[in-house]
This record gives sequence, C-alpha cells and structure tokens, in this order.
Amino acid sequence: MSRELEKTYDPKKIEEKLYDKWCKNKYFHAEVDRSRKPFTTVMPPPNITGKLHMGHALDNTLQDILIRYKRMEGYNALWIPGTDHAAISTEVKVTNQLKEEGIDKKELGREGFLKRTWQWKEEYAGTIEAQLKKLGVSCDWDRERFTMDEGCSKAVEEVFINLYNKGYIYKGSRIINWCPKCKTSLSDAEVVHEDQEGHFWHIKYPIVGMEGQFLEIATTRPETMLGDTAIAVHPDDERYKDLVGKNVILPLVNREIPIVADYYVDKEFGTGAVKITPAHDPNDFEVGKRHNLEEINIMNDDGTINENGGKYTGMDRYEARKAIVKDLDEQGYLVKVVPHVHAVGTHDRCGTTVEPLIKQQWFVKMDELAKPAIEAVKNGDLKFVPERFDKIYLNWLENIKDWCISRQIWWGHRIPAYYCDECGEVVVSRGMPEKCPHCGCTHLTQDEDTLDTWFSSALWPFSTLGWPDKTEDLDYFYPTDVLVTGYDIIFFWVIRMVFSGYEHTGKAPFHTVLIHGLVRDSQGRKMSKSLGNGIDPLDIIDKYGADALRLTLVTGNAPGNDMRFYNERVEASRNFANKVWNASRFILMNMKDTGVEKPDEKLLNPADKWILSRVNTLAKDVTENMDKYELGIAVQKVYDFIWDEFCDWYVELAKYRIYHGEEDPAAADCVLWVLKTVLAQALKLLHPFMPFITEEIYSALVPEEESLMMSSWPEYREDWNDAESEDVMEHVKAIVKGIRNTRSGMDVANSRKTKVYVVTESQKLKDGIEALRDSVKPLMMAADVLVQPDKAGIEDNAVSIVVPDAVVYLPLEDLVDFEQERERLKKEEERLSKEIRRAEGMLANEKFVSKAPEAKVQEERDKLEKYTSMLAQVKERMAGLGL
RNA sequence: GGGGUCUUAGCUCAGCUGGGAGAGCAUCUGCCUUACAAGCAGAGGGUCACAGGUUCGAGCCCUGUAGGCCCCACCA
Repeated sequence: MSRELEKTYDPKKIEEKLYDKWCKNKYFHAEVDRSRKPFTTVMPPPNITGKLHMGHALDNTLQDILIRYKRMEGYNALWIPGTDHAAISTEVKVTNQLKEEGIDKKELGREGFLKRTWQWKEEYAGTIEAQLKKLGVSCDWDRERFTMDEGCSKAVEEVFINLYNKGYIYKGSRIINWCPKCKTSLSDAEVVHEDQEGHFWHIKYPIVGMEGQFLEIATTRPETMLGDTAIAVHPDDERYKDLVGKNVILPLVNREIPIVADYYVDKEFGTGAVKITPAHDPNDFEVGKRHNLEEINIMNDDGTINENGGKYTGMDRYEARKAIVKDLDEQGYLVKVVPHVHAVGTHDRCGTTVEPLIKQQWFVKMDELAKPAIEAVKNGDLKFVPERFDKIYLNWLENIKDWCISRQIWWGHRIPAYYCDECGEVVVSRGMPEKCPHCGCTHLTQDEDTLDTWFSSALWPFSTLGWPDKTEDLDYFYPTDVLVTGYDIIFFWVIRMVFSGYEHTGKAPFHTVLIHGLVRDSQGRKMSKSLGNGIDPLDIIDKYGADALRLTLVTGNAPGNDMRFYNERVEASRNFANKVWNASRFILMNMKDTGVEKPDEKLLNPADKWILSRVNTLAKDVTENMDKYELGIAVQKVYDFIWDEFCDWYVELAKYRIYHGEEDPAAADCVLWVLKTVLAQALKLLHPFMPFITEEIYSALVPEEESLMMSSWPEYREDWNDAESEDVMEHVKAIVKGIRNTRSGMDVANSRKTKVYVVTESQKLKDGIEALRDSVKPLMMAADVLVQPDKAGIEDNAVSIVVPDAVVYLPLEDLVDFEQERERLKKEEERLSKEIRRAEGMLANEKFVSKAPEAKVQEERDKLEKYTSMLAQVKERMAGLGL
C-alpha cells in the first residue's frame, strides 16, 4: 500500500485542519525553560479599527517565517500576539457608528461610550484573530494581549507616574496641533503635511502716523489676522528699517499693533513683512515670546471663530476666511491674490486640516530620554535591517521635540492626574488619592484627558511580559530579539519603544528591527479605501491558499522596499505549491508501506550522491541567508532547488529504478530512500515559508514523526558533501542538454530514439555515465548509451555534440540535414573561439595575472584549456564534413 | 531646504562582501512522456538611465547630470 495524497492540491482542505492540530497540541505555546535559549518577538498589535489588510499579512508572514525557523532550530520560540486600542481611530469609528444610529456621543456620556467601545473591541479583536489564523501564524494565543487590558494599563500608569516623578512628564501651555473635527490635540507625528493649492493674499496695513502709507504683508490664512498682535520684518531689511518701532492699524479689527524686527523673517519671501499671530502659528508663537506680544486666541475647539472675532464670531474658519477677504477687498486693503502651493498640516486619521492652538497639555520631555536610544544605534546595540533605516531613526531622534501625550477623547488610558477641588493641587498617583496632600481636602477630580495611543504601545515588549512586576517571563524572555514592522511606523512606535525600554527596563527592547515596505496595488499605488484598490488577503487565501499568499509576499523584492501585488504573482506561487504537491504525490505513491530504509552506501549512484550533496549545500546556504534576514533570497534558493534540480533532474533520473523495482528491488529501495530523504530536507527548509502544504506532505511522508513544524532544522553534514558526484552530474546534464538542444534544432521526431555515443577519455565520466546508463536513457532520448574512448564504430554522418570533456554522437543517418549541421557547427566554432579569445586576453594581461587572486587566474586557465579542447573537437568534426 | 531610494529583457522585479547579466509573467517552437498542461523540452529578447573616476576587473564602490518615488523640515 502506498500513502497517497489527494489527486489535486486543495489548500482549503488542509489549512484549517492543520492549524487546529497545531493549536490543539500547543505547538505555539512557550513557557520559561531555563535549559533552552529563548527567541522572542512581539507582534505589532493590529488596530481594532477594522480588518486585516495586505500590510498585516506581510508583517505577520515575515514574523511567522522567523519564529518557525527559530523554533525548528531549537530555540524556545515565543511570539506574543495582541491588538491595539487605537485611541482616536477607534473613537472616530465608534462615533460614526453611533451617528448612523442617530445617537450622539455626548448624550451617551463617557461611561456609556466606553461600554459601547468595549463591545466594538470584542468584535473586532475576534475578527482580527480569526484572520491571522488563516494566514497560519504560529503565535502564542494563550498570551494574547490588548493595550488596554489590566496588565498593560497597570504598566501605563506605572510609567506615567515614574516619568512624572522624574520630571520627564509635565503639564504646560504650549502651541499644539489641534484637530477641529476630532476636537483633540495631536502629536507632531500624527500631523501629515500635504501640499495644497492655496492662495497668497496680499494685504496692506495702514501705518500709524504716516497718512496714506501702508505696510504690505502676504498670508495664506487671512482669517488669522483677527489674532494678529504684530508685524515682523527682518532687522537688516533696508526697506523697512525706519518702520520698526512704529505701529500699524489692523484692518477690520482696528487694533493698533507694533512693527517688530526679528531674524525669523525671510527678506526674500513674500513681501518681507509677516503678520504675527502668536496664538495660531508655531513660529509666530516663538516670535511673540521674544517680543512679549499678546496671544489672542480667536478660535473655538470646533474651528469656528470665537468671541474675539468681532463680527466674524461664530463663523466656521473657512467661512470667516471668505468673509474677511471680501471685506478687505471692499475696504481697499486687499492688494492682490496670488495662487500659491503650500504645505498644510492634516490629521493622519481623519484628514482634517489641523489648527495650531495654545492649550494646556501633558508633555513628555524628550531630550534626555532620546540619548540612550540614539546611542544604541550608534554603538550597534540596536540594528536596523536594512541598515539605511538607521539614518531615518537617528535623524528623527536628534531633532525630537517634546511629545504631546494628552488627548481630549474618551477611549484610552485616562491620565492618572487628580486635581484638588479646593486648592487646585495636582496629584499624580495610582488611583484616586484619599485627600489632597497640600490642603487635606478630600474632594479631588481626575484629569478628563486620555493618553496618546502610542504611549501604551511604547511599552508593548515588556508590558506583555508582565512588567512592572518582576515576572519569570520578563526575566527569561526579555529583552525580545527581533521586531518586524513597516518603515512607516518607525517614528510612531519603534523609537518610543526603544527609549521606553531603556528608561524603564534599562535595556533595548530588542536587538534587531526588521523593516519592510508597503504592499501596493498592481499599478504601484498605495492601497486605500478611497481608491477602492485594496486587495483583501482573505480573498487571496480563499482563492490560492495561505501558502501561496505567503510565498508571494516574501519573494521578488528587496528588504525594506515597497512591492506591487498582483494576481499573476500569486498564481506563480500557487503553481509552485502545486509542483511541490505533485512531486510529493509521485514519491508517496511509489513508496512501500513498510517504509524505506537507508540503503547500503554502495547502492548510491552518482545522481543520488549529487542530489544529497546539493540539498546539503542548500541547507547551509539557506541557513546563512535566514540568519542575515535575507528571507526572499533564502526561499528563492529552496524554490529553485525543488523545481530545477529535484523535480526536473533527480525525479526524472529516479524513474527508471522505480519502474523496474521488480527486477531490482534493492535499487528501488535505494532511490526511494534518497527521494524521501531529500524531499524531507527540502520540506523542512520550505516550511517556515509555506507551513501548511509542507506539514501536510510531511505527515504522509514521515508519519512516524509528530509534526514537521516541531522537527529540527536541517544541518550541514560533511558526509553528504560530494564534489566529485556533482562534477559528474554537471557533465551528464551538459550532455543531456546538448542532445535536447540539438534534436530540437533539427526537427527530429520526438518518438525516434537513437543510440547515443559518448566519446570521452575521462574515466570518471565513463564510470559515472555507465552507472547512470539506464536512468539517463529517457532523458537522452536514447535507445542505448555507449561510452567509449574513441570514435570506433560510429557512423561518419552521425551528428556530433561537443561538450566539456566529451563528444556526443547521435547516429541520425537519413534525418541529418548536412547544411543545417554545418550551420550549427559554425556557430559553435564561433562561440568557442570567442570564449578562447576572452580567456587569452585576460591571461595576456600581466596586471590581471599578477594582481587578481590566484584562484581567479587559475579559473581562466582552466576555461582556456576546456574551450581549446572543445574547439579542436568541433574543428575535427568540421573537417570530417569537408568544411 | 535636508535626507533616503529607484532607473537592469515587452511587464513586474531579484542580483548577498566588485570576478563572465537572472527569475516570474508575456512572446515564439515542439510535446496530453503512467507526479504535475497550474505541466515538460527548446528558443528569442538587455551598450544594467547618462557622463566621468577608482580598480587588473564595475550592474555593484566614488563624483556629477537627468528623470521617478518617499520621508523629514515652521518659509508666512
């Protein structure tokens, strides 16, 4: 009885079944085990705002490849999964959902809203988990975490209090980014600058005491003039030198404001005079500080003009802009309007144009915290793969500004700061303090704000292991090893994890950051909802299987680069899966029920030794690539080996002995052992990339073992290395290719077999071919293969094929077109002559001979010899044909 | 303004420390050969953007030019 696989490869039939088995057997679960070395990674927690997209699929595929590889290598591999509460994003989603139901968030109240959002969380975290499972990720679900679960919340509180007590967290009134739609402050990282087509409005301000004289300024945001408290010019600007110290009248508002001199102004830009609105522009804010200017806030939290806006009060900011421009124009203050492209800050989550406003907020002081994080990359404690991301990381850290961490939303970790109702004392503590330490009052109120979502994810590598408690897990698994994430998230997350790790645990949270790019659509566009060009990984899995998707995501692109995703690529991956399936099916259907025993060494023929040697080298190469995080190169080598060497050559060469098993059972057992052994090795090497199909085949191939994923990674073994057999096989392949090539060029009918004479003086080659004679016959389309030292007995009109160290003759008799044969030989002569000229040229170059490494020089000498002898053969043959 | 990255076969992209240009898809020619037509065997197709430089030797290293993309940055 043979162990058969299903006739066609159907991923759907095996994937779910295998995943269940893995889970049930707790293969993904890791516990502290001091006898083994840990390998730890934490999953970048997907937001609970929606479903998995292609970026998640890529990110998690890479992680799964690494963790499966390390697990097979014998590490105690732990991969912690989880989800992120995604503060603002989730609040926006839930708010919109409520809106659709006709419910206003405010009516619901804080408690009600949070309850609702937790329900949302339960639903979406479940969806994401289910989707990740379809991908085949081998993370430890028993340790699944959520950034707002009890442990993580405890860590957040602890960190806030620590940083506050050390003076790294402070509350201050500064100019911050405000989203008028979400009505919350934002950090700098959450503001994306987009070039927008706008206008440059040139406005003239009457100069006080100089009747009929004006100072012309240019602005892109005319509505902010309501809050102007000065005009600034460059101190060295000759045009305005005499005006500094004088006042102008602010049109429409009729406020008298000073003209000040400040180096911030660029003389060349605009009119060289700038209106200063300290309350609504970060630069103006600084100028205002330097000149003691009044800060007039003219805007409400929703982006409408407040009571300081006179007749414009209550208008939306853009409505006010229109009205103000109109009024300026009517009153003759508008000089001109020039089209102008400028960068506008927008909220990365909702796209709304951000307003800079002065607000009381909580900040993390960054300069000291950044130092160890900078040092870590500079001294190599922390490595980016690819290296170029070092610069991006360092550049951001070296220019870092204080981090605004308070948000005016409900969904998130509430700031553990309490205010005394009596004296206003600020108390930062774990839980509500019993009384005010200042005045003893027992009535305190907690800060209404919540923390930036990245405040909690910054602690992810250690909060998920139990920090701040000194747990066994933390001691054993931390620091983690590798973090895998996209380059788009370095600023938000990686940097904050690194400085948090140093500050709170004294260590870098991981030693390596593996960076990947974005998955784009087939035209190279970002996948987005608005374009509707997103490809759902689940659809791809459904159609082609998870293994095909994974293979596609990891091949054909360099680390850190973006990739284009299109179905033809997945099809190619699926075809490979099918190839693996069918080759395995062939082997399994021929395997004996009794299993296959390791044969006597003497039974192994050169092809057997060759493929063993090749798979051995492959294991070494692939391991090296994996250790360098060259996952795409690694899997490409496995792919090439399986398809080009194993399937196209070895399996073909194996057929004779299989089909003649009754005549020679020992030979059949031998070849089956090699097939099984090599396939098993190849499956192991392929497993981290294509876990399902490899596991399914392996369980049929090696039923005595429990699981492929828990088996050991192939190791290089000296006794399988066989350069001589590789050399013989290279010659054999050259002969087969030569024959195929020649026959195809000559229109020889496929069915017509001929004798094949191999004339060679090489004893090794002779022995090798004779050992393979029966196996190689079908590949050579040969009725018989005869190896001999000279041309004795070969018909004069046989077609000759010159290969290294041998000449092959095909007695095709009447089928030979001599004209065609001459052409072919001429081409061959030309080719070889060219090769010889090249080698001769290099060897004639004294500098090459003296300076190049000896091995390279010898290589050229060998080539010269080889081609010279081949050319002699070709010439002899041509002479024989009367050329 | 600063930084990064890309320009390689018709298309999409590989090419690890410099040593004779590769893959997948597409095209063309034969094949339903008892694992696989999602396949097999063959073929065509590239002055590796351009100009210099370093080197015995450059797709790869250096400089510059042109074009594309990305990130950062307060030019109103």
